[in-house]
Amino acid sequence: MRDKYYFEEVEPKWQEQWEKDRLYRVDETPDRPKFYLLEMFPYPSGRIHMGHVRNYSIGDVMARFRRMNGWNVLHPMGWDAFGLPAENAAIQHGANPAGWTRENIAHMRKQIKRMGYSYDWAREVATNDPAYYKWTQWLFIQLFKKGLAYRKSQKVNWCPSCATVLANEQVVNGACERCDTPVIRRQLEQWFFRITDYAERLLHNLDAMQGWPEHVKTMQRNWIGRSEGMDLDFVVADTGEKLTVFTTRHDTVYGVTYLVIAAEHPLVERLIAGRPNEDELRRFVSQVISQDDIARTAEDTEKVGMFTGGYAINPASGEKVPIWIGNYVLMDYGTGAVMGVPAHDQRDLEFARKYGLPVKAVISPPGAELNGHTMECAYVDDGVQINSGQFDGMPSGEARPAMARYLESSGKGRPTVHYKLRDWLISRQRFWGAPIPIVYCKHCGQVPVPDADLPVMLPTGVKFMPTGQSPLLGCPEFVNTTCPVCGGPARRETDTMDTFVCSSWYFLRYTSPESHDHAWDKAKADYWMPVDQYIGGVEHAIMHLMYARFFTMVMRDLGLVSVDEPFKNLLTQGMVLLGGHKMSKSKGNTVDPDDIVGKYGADTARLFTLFASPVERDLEWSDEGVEGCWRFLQRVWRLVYQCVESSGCSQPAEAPAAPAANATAASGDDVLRVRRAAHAALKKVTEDVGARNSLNTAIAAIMEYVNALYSLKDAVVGHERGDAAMAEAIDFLIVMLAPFAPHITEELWHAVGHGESVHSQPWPKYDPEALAVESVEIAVQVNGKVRDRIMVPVDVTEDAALAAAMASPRVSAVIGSASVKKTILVPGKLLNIVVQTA
RNA sequence: GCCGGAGUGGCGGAAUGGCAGACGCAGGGGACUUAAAAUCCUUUGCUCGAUGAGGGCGUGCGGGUUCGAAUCCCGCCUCCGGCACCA
Repeated sequence: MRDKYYFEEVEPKWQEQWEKDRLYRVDETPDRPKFYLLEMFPYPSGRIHMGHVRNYSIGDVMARFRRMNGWNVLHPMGWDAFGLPAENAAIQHGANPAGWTRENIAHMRKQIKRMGYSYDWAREVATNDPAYYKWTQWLFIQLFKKGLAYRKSQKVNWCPSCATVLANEQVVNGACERCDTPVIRRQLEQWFFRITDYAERLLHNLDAMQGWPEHVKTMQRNWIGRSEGMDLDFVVADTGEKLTVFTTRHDTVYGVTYLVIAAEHPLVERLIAGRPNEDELRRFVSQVISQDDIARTAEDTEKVGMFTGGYAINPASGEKVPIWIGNYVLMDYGTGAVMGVPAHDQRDLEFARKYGLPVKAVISPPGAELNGHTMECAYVDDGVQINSGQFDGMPSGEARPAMARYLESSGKGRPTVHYKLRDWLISRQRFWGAPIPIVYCKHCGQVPVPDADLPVMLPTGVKFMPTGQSPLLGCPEFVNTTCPVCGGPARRETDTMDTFVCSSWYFLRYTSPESHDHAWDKAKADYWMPVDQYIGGVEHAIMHLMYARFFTMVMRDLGLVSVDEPFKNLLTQGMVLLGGHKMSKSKGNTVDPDDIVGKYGADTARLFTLFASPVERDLEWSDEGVEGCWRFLQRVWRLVYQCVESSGCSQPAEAPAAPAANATAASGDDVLRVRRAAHAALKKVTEDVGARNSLNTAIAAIMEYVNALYSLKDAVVGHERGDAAMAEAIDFLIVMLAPFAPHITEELWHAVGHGESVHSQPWPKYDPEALAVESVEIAVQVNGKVRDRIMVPVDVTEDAALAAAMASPRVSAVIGSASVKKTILVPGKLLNIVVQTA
């Protein structure tokens, strides 16, 4: 055995051996419970970063731990390979997106393999592979056939100079990041998925998802934003057109003094056409439309509005109220129109005061009277209806159902539920994505591409210009086609799909990546699904996870899978920071995993990212911390080395060179201590990894264990019982550390004389008897302040503990002549004596 | 702005109603060495006290509940993530 851990030799050696032995290949085996462990697959940006290392190291510990505990573990890896950066590289450096992506994947695969993760690489997928996106397109068509994919007009960020749509990220201070031209908001026909049809199910299922963090479920609930209320039909005076508003407070309908509609509302045009101030109104409308939605709805943004000149009739009171256009009303939510009830809504009150609109109180607080002219605060609570026609005098709690019945029976309103969740816009006016498999025919309309013609391949040899439209548009051999129905000339859709579509089903593809005639093999998907543990950044808590859930539900409704929810347990890991900021190339605060692995090896890099912080929290990078992990692994190596060399482990015993003179006498107790340390560490690590996802404390426990073995080894090694205990202790140590540091442990496992891979070993069970102790130290508090610590039997009674405590001079000195009112004993921890000073 | 999260020694963190600071880093002292590195041992929250014995304070800030609060409740502050075309 060598005296040090030479990772440069050991790590590649075992990586090759594991691959040769196909150690991490899996199949569907019915005799063992299955465990599907998945980390969010990476975008192939070119190099892995520490965030990846952290994500995959967490996943690998959990995968290896499960495997050792008898589970059949599926642990795959792949590439979320479509997206904007490849296209930017093409535009800026003339790169070919496919080639650029291929090279990035090749490099990153090499980097990931160097980390020694236990992936089944035979299942690797890449979303830009035609064999993959064929099925992305096929799934699109299934949604289209179900009526879940449709086209409608939507506002986009448009750069007039580049003549292209910009991602929000490409808009910097309202201007195009490339050419600095001010960005305008423009309507464009786009494809959508009807995720709102699934809003109720997406919301409802969350209640049963015990394996998800509560804060993620809360974010998803808020994002879905279910709101119960009523749609109320106002009628535009003069034209008689219906103007429907959504309200959660229909009990205040008699208090409406104005309506506000969104600048995008379809009635805007007819309302403002021909008004004397039409130009001014149009300027206002386009100015509001150009504001982004966050700014429009922000509470500290000034609410601005303009009177259209039109009026509407209140369905309850018959009163005529002015119709305004306001920046704070969004077309995307509710009906795009709201009723203004300034007496009972603070935002409405501020708007009314600003523009001199009347304030009419219709709910009276108990024992008080509201004055519409002077009130400064809207009254939003329940009360008694006033100025509300036939409902006057009713408590508002009773008035609500009565008014709902009245409005509904007279056909002027109906109860409805609205959601903040909007349909999913999947169109991208870009090249590097899965083409939307639709053909436009003059006669037949929107025609899905037949299955036999899939995939609709991305063309090759496309020119990317620094300006101009989607490259697919300028590609006649792609655009021009024939209609699959009538055979006439037709045009292909040139939009590609949002990459979130590709990543909404990759976990299904992993279950049978070789499947040629189906997106996945249903029997295999049924065996593996759901994903038992999903791990990724919390930044994906809403969008990716919501889309993947939606997709899984649709697939289930199509009979393609049997689960409704794809991810049983979710772990959201924190970011890797340097100097308090997220590592990023643009900030120049990155640490390259290659540098760390080159200097210390993969095991050290893995160990540090797991040890430095709890998995769910952010991790502050520290070169010194890495150094510490490196030292720890060397310390483990030396411990095993010394035991092996001094014949304390499994090798045949020889006479110890210099046995400690007094070792024999103490060795009995120390043997027990070794066993206790081994089993205590095993218990802690088993619970921390298996039940708490607390990897940092598991590693700390192993470190403590190593410290304990160092202080005990000289006393026990060289004695028959001691050597046996030490051999067991060393085996435990290697096995416990194996999921965290797979290379060094594999080498040590063989060095102490074992044959098979340590990663195929069963996880040992701890022996509760080895942990048993007779007495324990407890803290003695007087009125909650610790005054002393005493040894008591583990099963001490409260009276006996009190007596023992009173025998302590420190305790009795503090108590003095005060009388003991009561005592609280927390077994094994403390005794609190509550005293009353005379 | 809205939604979610976090705040504990010089630093990363531990303790989820019961001894605050496990474990690691950094620092101090020592051993080994011609020397250094490596390693091993030891010490280390702040403060008063004499460097002792002993005491006080201490988990972002202000209140509260409790025998007992880093942990639970109310109100703030600061930082981080998401906000629908980055992935």
